[in-house]
Amino acid sequence: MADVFHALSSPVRRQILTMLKARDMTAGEISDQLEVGKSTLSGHFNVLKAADLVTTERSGTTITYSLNTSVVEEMLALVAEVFGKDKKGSIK
Amino acid sequence: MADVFHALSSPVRRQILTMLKARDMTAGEISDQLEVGKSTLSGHFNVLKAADLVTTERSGTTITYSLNTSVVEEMLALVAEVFGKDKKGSIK
DNA sequence: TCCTTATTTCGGTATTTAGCGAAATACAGA
DNA sequence: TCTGTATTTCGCTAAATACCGAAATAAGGA
Repeated sequence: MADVFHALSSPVRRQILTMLKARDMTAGEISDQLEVGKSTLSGHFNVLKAADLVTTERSGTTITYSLNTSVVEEMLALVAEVFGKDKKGSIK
Repeated sequence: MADVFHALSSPVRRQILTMLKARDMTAGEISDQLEVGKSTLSGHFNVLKAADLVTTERSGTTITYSLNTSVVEEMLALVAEVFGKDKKGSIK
């Protein structure tokens, strides 16, 4: 399915992917670094999961998110290269 | 700017890009092949132009749209390759 | 200038999305 | 079983988006 584009169209979601590029993180850890409510974030996670961009693993009460493939990184890199924008750490 | 993703997130807009991949087309020609009003289509054109994915050239009363770079094709191909989906002609 | 064709802009409605806080669910440990 | 922590689901509102038809704009030709 091609809602990969939709998933990538949100700055918040791209930020999440960028964070996960560095290391796997729990929902709580991600939440700590973003200025958005946890319930809102949960919605973003659903979109990313629907697009198959991330995987989850529950360990006790925490859920750890990981990039599903390195492809995400490649895509972001390709687009960055091609279209200029997006300085290193931050996205949009 | 990274609203390239936003531009690509619409099936209609991806369809337009696919059509332009084959050849340059006027707004009217594109309109003839899509089940969407001309005014609606005009809005999509604006999004594509804002994302710098297409260029326009006016010739008399008609306006011809072209893909801005072959990069669009590459991006679509990459994503198609990576994420399975999208049979040849049609873009869902 | 007037008429016709091509395209866009405008005003409107309906659907989708993002966001919130509160309540619900899922676990683990005492 | 009860409690605490982590995360999601559930209404809800506000903003963005898609869509339409009608009116406006742009250009060429009679």
